[in-house]
Amino acid sequence: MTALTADELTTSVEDYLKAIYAITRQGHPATTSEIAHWLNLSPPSVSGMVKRLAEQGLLEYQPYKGVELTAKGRRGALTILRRHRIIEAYLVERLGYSWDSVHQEAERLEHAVSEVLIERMADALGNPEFDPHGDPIPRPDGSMAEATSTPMPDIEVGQEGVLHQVRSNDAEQLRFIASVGLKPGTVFTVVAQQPFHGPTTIRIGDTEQVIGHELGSLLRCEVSGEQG
Amino acid sequence: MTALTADELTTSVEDYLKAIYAITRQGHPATTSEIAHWLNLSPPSVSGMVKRLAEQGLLEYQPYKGVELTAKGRRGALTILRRHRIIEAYLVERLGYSWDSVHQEAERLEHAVSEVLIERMADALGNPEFDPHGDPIPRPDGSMAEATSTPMPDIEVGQEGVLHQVRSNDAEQLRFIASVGLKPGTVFTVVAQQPFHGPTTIRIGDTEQVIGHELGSLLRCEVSGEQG
DNA sequence: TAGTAAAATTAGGCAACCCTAAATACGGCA
DNA sequence: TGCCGTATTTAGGGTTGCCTAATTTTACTA
Repeated sequence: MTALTADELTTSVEDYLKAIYAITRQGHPATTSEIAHWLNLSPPSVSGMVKRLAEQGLLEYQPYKGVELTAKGRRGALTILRRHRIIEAYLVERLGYSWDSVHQEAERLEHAVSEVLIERMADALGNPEFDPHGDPIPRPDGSMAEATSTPMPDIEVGQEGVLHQVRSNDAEQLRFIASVGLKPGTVFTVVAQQPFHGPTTIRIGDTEQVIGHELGSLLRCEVSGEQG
Repeated sequence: MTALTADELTTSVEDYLKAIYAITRQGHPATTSEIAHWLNLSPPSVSGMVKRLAEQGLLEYQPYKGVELTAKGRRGALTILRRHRIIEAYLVERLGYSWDSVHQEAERLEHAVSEVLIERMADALGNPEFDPHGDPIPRPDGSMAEATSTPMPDIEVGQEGVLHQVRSNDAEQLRFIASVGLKPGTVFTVVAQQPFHGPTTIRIGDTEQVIGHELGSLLRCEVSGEQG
């Protein structure tokens, strides 16, 4: 008996849900200013919108206390996330998009595609579980694969790792990562690790690369064993 | 030195341009009420919007006199039309959409895709000149193939024809057309033609089909010669 | 516990679009 | 030429979402 009204959400609402979901997911509380910053809006705008979203039952809101998605809101967020990631996967796989240029395109399309189209794209790709950044794609029921995730700087010297996930949408970072030969699936060995958040040196095939700590933290890997 | 401002048009504006272009193309003057009818809006809404479009230099407007697209407006309309038709072609060709179900999907996507994506889809399809309905796809420069176009009822009995273009977006009509074995490229022979806008009887392969006059007029064909 | 800076909300506005109801212009016919 | 119906525009409103400026709340520190 859930109110399954033809819940067409506006582009704006979808963006708010995505942002709140993402912020919460990172462990931060979804405060007004955090949301505003994420969406590039002024805090008063967020304050107002958040009230409307609460009225629609998409989130719980107590003035001055921040915001939390309801089940309905979370469902909405996961739907958009699924759309976004399938679109990214499709564009890279089938239309020759590069890793670092898909994001914006997906950002626009995710608000316009029908559920039918998303499922056709997913089928065409064999219902992948991860997108080109290595992010898990929510399934239609809202569940999703949990990616193993050791940040690259946490891997010990001498260990071998596989890059699984690149937690960045910044085109420049993505281009750099691609340029050194890294993408989800790439196997590497940690050659050196500077202490105090210093850079990590890794070997990919025959070449060594130095990865700064900030960027390295965004590279989620699985430790695959001791080097030879 | 044309004002090439980052002319992002809103969905609404794009729809107005498309409608005005289509109306004009049919030989009718683009009057306020015609546009309103086409877009399912009230005449006052159109009246207001048309003024804004004129301010943006997309059309010329004289109160009580109707509307005409400027070169800039026409360019906009053709861009959308190109997007629409390439999207339709892509969805049918690559994602298994049926002929009669693509229209709405394209209607939503055409406002969200980037020029880059359109060109990638077009390339993937080999830069087709016609969409699945047989409508010519405007080229990036705005030119387009002129379809030969004899309405089916105008073909004389005994003549053979090839269906080129189906000028309908009505899902039911399209389903019917597909169900009798007609689609762009289908070869048929006219077996009978009732006078006074009566139905046309055609033979496709071994079977005969009767096509009402109204529907037949939407079927644009090329006469390919005398039957055997 | 008072004082204050930061965070959040309220107040007041604006632009894009859409609508209904009321006025006005146009065009054709008596 | 004058009248009348239709087409069109003007008037007046509503919603969504965004913004700046002003106010209020909170939370931290002295």
